[in-house]
Amino acid sequence: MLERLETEVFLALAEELHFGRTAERLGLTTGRVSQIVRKLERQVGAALFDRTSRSVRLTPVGRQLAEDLAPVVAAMEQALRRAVDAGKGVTGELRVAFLGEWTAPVLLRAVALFGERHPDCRVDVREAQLSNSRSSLEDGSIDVLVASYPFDGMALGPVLLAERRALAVPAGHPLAAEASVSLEVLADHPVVQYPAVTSIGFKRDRTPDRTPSGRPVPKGPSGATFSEMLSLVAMGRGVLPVGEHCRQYYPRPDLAYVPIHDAPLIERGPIWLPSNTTGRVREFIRATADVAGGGAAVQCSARGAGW
Amino acid sequence: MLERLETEVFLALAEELHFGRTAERLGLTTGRVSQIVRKLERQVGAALFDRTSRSVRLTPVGRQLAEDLAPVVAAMEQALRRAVDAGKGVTGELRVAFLGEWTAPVLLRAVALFGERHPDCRVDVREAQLSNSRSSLEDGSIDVLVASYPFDGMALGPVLLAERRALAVPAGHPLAAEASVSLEVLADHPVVQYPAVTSIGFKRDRTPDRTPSGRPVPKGPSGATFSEMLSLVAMGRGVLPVGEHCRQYYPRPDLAYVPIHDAPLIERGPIWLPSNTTGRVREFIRATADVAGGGAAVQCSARGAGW
DNA sequence: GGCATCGTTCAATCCAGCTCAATGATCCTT
DNA sequence: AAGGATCATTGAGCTGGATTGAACGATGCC
Repeated sequence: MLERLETEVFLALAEELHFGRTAERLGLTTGRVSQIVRKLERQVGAALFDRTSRSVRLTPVGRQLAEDLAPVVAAMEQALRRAVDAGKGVTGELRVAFLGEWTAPVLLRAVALFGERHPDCRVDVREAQLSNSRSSLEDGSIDVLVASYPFDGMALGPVLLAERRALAVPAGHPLAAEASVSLEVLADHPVVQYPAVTSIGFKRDRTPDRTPSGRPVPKGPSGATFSEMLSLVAMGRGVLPVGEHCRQYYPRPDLAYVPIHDAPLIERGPIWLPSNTTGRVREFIRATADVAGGGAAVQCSARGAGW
Repeated sequence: MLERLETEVFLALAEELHFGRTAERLGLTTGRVSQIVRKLERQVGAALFDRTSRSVRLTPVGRQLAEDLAPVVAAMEQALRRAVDAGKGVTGELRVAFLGEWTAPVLLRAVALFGERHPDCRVDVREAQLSNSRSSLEDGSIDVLVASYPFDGMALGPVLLAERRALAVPAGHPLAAEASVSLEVLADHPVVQYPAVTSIGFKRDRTPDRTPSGRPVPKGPSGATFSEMLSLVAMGRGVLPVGEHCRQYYPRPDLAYVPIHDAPLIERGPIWLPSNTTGRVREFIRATADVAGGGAAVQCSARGAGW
């Protein structure tokens, strides 16, 4: 391998055929250029330039090397440019997705703002499924997902949506009549469980093991999908803490949603693979922060988001 | 452009996926590897590796860059290898030529020795013409020429042949009866001139402007070829200092060759373009030196031969 | 929870990269 | 033929970045 400066000096001199201009072009002194060329020639074992104090010409060996090296350097620069573009540039295509159609509006506002700022970057919006959301982020088929925290191992952007929690109970359940309940009631009823595929952090957040006071929460049956879990609730097999949006988006006659007054909000925001923190992604996260109302504190995960 | 070390570290790490092994492989410390990768990532603007203290993986951007960069590096190494091979290696083909068939035997002995030493380097032997010998060397169609010194601007190898000089005079000329003559007689007779295309040094050597004592030498007519020049002598238009080999190779009844007893020898040896001092050429020059009898002092021109 | 492995960080060290000025070679001018 | 101008080379000396080594911190295993 050649040193960067060696190849640059060699190719520049092969073009200019003049030490002074070459030195100026590269911000060096002629002495340095001379040294570098000599070192290269020593390494190659033959003269690359045929030079006197009045003329500089390529030798056959030098000409061959210049011809061989020029496309190589061009290819290297293109490879680097491609990487820098993926890293810093905001072009190409950005794929964003939402999880649950009620999160779409805020996402679409961010998309609109991003699109204004970066007209030459296509944005593809799609809806993700809970089952494939993680793998889609990991394999790069989507760049950013708007979903609820936590999302283990992913970088988290600023909060876009926050909602209160409610407890889903069967329609005839004693708690259904309450105006609101405390998280403590979880200790008194089995809680329907999320499927094993869900991340441990998410599962703990939605269906904690213990109440705030420390009492253990009895585990109920687990469902494969959210609808199935709600059906388990309706069947009286347990209760389930959910977001209040369910009242609007899952209005079932056999279910009642009772507000929980002492639970932290469920927060949703952009989520992405830390190793996929490219320029596009950074810019989109910025757009989401701005549509969330500039004042919103940008809460990022420690890993990979600190650009 | 990337620094050599940056690309090497990056590609090595992309292969090894392990900082320790990468560092060892490149003779660095892990700290340095970490720094270099970080600098590269800063330059690219995105993470290239997804790493914890227990695992190192390529990010999508990193994988792309590695794929793009690997062939580039391979091509650069091949280009350099090609140049080094031309410079130091002794392979491919070497084209040598002689000027005057009577120089061929010593050349062929050198070719034989060279062929023994470097069986995988083809050697092409041909006869050169005085008119195209210089251009053939300059355009690379022959690498080494065995001819007489001096040869302006060319590198000179060790002397392979040395011969005394003789003065070519018409058959009936007063000097034809002498056993030998001095260079001083040149002041007394017009001297046939070499054509203008001949190098100035060569011309001075064969047909000096002044005798050793400083007397001017009258210029006779010039011929286009050596045969023509001899004919001018035969016609009585002048005399001409030549090599003694002419007696054998140009035996004309209308000419006499009288030894010159106070002229330096005419020396012949390998001649090549300084800028074409490749490994092949160097090795061939060494072979000529060896067949000339190892003791022969290697007399090289100052320019380009000092490898 | 302790241990081993491994990547990161930081301060200290040192050498290579670089500059500057003198030198020498070449060509042009008069 | 001498002088001058241009330009590549050379060598000494300096500076800044490359490199090291150790301490640190994170991670996964037993």
